[in-house]
Amino acid sequence: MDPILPTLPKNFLRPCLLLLLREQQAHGYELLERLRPFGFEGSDPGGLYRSLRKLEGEGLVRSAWEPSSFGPARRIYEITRVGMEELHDRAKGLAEARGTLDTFLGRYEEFVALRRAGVPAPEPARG
Amino acid sequence: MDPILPTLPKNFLRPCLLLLLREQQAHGYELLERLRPFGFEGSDPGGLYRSLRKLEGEGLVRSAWEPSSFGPARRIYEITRVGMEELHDRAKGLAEARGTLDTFLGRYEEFVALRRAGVPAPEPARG
DNA sequence: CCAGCTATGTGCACGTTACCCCTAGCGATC
DNA sequence: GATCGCTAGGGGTAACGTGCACATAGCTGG
Repeated sequence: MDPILPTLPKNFLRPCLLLLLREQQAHGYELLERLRPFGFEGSDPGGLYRSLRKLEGEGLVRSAWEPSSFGPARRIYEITRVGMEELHDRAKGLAEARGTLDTFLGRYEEFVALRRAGVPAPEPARG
Repeated sequence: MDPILPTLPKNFLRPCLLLLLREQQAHGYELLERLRPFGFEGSDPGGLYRSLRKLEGEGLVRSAWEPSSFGPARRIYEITRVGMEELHDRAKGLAEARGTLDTFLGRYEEFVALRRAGVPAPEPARG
């Protein structure tokens, strides 16, 4: 999938899919839309489907064909109990990742504030 | 480098090195220690040095040998102006990433809260 | 001379990622 | 009934990042 502007955690697509499917079952193209708020710029359906099939192979998700009156049939995905447990685990890990990001950004902003307050940087090189 | 418990953004090591070098110039082993608060469990010096040399190749960092009275000589790294600009850019991107994580965790916790309040999940599959 | 420590690096296998392309079903139009 | 265009699902692949083990070099002390 497309890596937004910021650089997100590795494999962030997987927990996002699990969360979205926990909120509401869906088919691929719909997920492509619902992924937007999480930083995925709708492109690369290939990556999405590959990820879904892998999740299914691991038993975190299951799917069934749903006939459609408009256009081709769709494959509807829903989360399994195992998938929910995986989601809980990943959420814990992501909470830790947020903590680390907070540490980084805190120290970064602290330094920017020092510069603004007139404290000189420790001998930057002529780059 | 070692991927902590949480799964951090890709290439997170780079901005961390830039931040640490902006705070204070240092040599490799010292950075290995100072990286701990950012989730890198001191191992894999190889990854660290490789990253430092790449940063130097891109002009974000410069280095010089410093003789030592204890043990072998060390290579002291310092950040360049170009490196500082890179740091600012990466910090913006990481701030966005934190926002995305907040979105994810917010929706996740919201869902957990609903479950606790007795609202049933939308037909989870028998996994 | 050899062991052990600090400090700096290399090699390699593996998984992920990003990017580009392909198939199939259906509806509408000509 | 061809053909076009849309939706939906999927593959191939080269480059990259990561993790782990291993290699080198200098200094210190027994």
